[in-house]
Amino acid sequence: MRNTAVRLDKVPEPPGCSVLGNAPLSDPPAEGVRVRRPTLHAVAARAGVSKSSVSRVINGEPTVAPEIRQIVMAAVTELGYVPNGAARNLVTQKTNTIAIIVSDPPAGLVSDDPMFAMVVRAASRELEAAGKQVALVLAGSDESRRRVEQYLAAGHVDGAMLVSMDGSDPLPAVLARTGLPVVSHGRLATPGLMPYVDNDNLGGATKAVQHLLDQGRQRIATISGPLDMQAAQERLNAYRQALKDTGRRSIVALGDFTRISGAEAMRQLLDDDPQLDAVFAANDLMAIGALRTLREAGRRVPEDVAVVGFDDIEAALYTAPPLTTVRSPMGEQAARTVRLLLELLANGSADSVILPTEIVIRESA
Amino acid sequence: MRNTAVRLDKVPEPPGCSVLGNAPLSDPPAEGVRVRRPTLHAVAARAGVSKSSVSRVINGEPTVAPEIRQIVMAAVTELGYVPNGAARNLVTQKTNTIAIIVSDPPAGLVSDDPMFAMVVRAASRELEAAGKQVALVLAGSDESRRRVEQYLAAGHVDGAMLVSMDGSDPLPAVLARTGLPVVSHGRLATPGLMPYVDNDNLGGATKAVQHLLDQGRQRIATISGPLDMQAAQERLNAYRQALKDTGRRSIVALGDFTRISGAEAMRQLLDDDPQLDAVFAANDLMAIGALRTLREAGRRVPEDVAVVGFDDIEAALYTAPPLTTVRSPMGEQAARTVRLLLELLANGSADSVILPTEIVIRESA
DNA sequence: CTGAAAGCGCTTACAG
DNA sequence: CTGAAAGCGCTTACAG
Repeated sequence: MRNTAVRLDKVPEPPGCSVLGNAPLSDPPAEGVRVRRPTLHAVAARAGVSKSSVSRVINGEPTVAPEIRQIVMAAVTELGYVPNGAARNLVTQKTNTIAIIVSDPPAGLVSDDPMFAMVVRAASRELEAAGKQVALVLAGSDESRRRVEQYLAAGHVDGAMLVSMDGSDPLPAVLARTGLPVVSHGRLATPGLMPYVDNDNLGGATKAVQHLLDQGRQRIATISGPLDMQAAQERLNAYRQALKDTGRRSIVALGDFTRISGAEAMRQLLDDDPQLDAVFAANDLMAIGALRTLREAGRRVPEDVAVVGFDDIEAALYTAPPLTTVRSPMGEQAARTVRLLLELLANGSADSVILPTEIVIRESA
Repeated sequence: MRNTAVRLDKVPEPPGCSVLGNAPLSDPPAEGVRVRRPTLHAVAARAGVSKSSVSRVINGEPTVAPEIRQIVMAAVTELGYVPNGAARNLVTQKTNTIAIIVSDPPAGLVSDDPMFAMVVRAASRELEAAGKQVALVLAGSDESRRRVEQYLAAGHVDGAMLVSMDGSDPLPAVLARTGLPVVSHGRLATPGLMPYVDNDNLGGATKAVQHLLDQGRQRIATISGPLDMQAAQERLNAYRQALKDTGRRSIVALGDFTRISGAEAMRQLLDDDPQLDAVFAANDLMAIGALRTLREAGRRVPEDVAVVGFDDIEAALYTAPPLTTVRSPMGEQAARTVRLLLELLANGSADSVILPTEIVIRESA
């Protein structure tokens, strides 16, 4: 039985917890008092030079006499000066920050997809390496889309990278019309709105089905992703085309890229065609769900039914049996993908990039 | 064989891709020309009132005559005016944004941990619901820690939520001395630096071991997480204490919370004590790794060896057999956890919160 | 209830 | 190479 009544214990903390054994840069703030940080003006006064000179030193301009630079640096260190970001942004008209905008459906369907984490993490790393800050924006509802537009229009960021999971999403058009540089992680349903980087989904799915065909599998089914997602569409199309080329008929069940949907779709597939001997799941998460259903139904994998996934997430190595799948370069090489995207953003380029996929053969097929 | 030579196809995009069928709010920007957005001044001129009045309307102040409000709103809509964020931040001395700071080791050990995604996602949602923006900051290296400190000192955010995975991390102390309000997702090694919310790791791990004991298991091993992480420490301590209470000896292997480390630790455990009949893995990811090793070694679960995990991530439902585990409220109720954290942040409270855990019994033990 | 003025903390031509 | 001045786009006392 699951215990739903939840205790919540308050653990009082000893009062007056100040920094323990860490020498602060400047005077430690008095309890509860929000200290006003030193300004450029204060540094200039301390150093006995003009604000202009301090500014130049701070920004590393070469046209500063060494002696001035030195005295300014001393004052900066002494006062613990850090330039105010808002003031800088205001005058320079740039923010040095890029938004990562994730189209996050309220239903949270893709919530456990490791792809999300990989992309966000890789983007953060690359952006940080490039000296940029990242604003993370989740945009699910109409309301939040409006907020995103306002946010961009307010000049909070210099550009944005869209991670859209839903092809029918109006977000791309909203972003495109802000006039800011925008790129997309994954191809969009509406072409031409912005450049993108994407997997070669068509090629990858074709390889998956071909592998099954090469094994002599006769009745090859597929579990598709949600059809409002571009990647799902392409993978399904490739499956259909490959079967058609060999005169076979398609056996399709619909999932939504989650494990549970894969399990359910597999159940339906088994009902529809008890004779099927292979399944191509449009992502690994659904393949994992399908494996569970097959296990429960007493079908052996790969003897009775072969299973191929797509993405090659880490979990694919730990299924029983280990999963044969298509390696997605956007997952496997998330850093590289993001770097490409940031290049597109910087260049203002309109050229998109498609990354080649490869099949990874393990034991499930 | 893995194909390492990677093609990369350039897909040229048709030139001149403008917004398709979406009526922009204002005039569409000319190709390549970065339009200067209208300012408060422009709105005031258009409406024939003072800037003060426009500002009041924009900020929803009640002391504005209805007619003025109306005419201002008309001008705002007509010009597509959105207040400049930097200017606002500068004058109000607040940013309306909260930083989520993730202590992200360069090694990327925890890279695939679904906990990361859950926390970040939940935090983003709650923050957005509260009308706040979120700055995502990854802090792994010394260098990046310095950058974080600068970033906070620059006044870019009003507060920060730390998601630290590493107890020996100097980051918390760095954050604490900025003087900004900070809270921690998870207890820190150094107490008193900031309030936190955490799982009842001790209680949870005790329940896990007790369950194994209740089953009459005799030789109960554990796979610990990295000991510089607070949660790993606590779970290991609970295991030790529970065994000690029954006069049993501890059998410990060290992992780092990843699947692969769980698989390796299990191998070592099997070497060390081939007779063991139960394993408590300090998280589900390592339990998944352990299951693979046990399968490869021909041990049946749970007949030969019982396995219990910790966290109850979604994948725990899909292992073979399904994993008995301890439900972590920080994962299961990520939204609530984050809400608590944000309350702490807002209140400036120094009270921490510990959330109770419960065991979820499935088939692996 | 409204407006003129000061000022938030910077950067950047412009003289010198 | 340096400094005085203007100005980025807002908000906020302060008079009226």
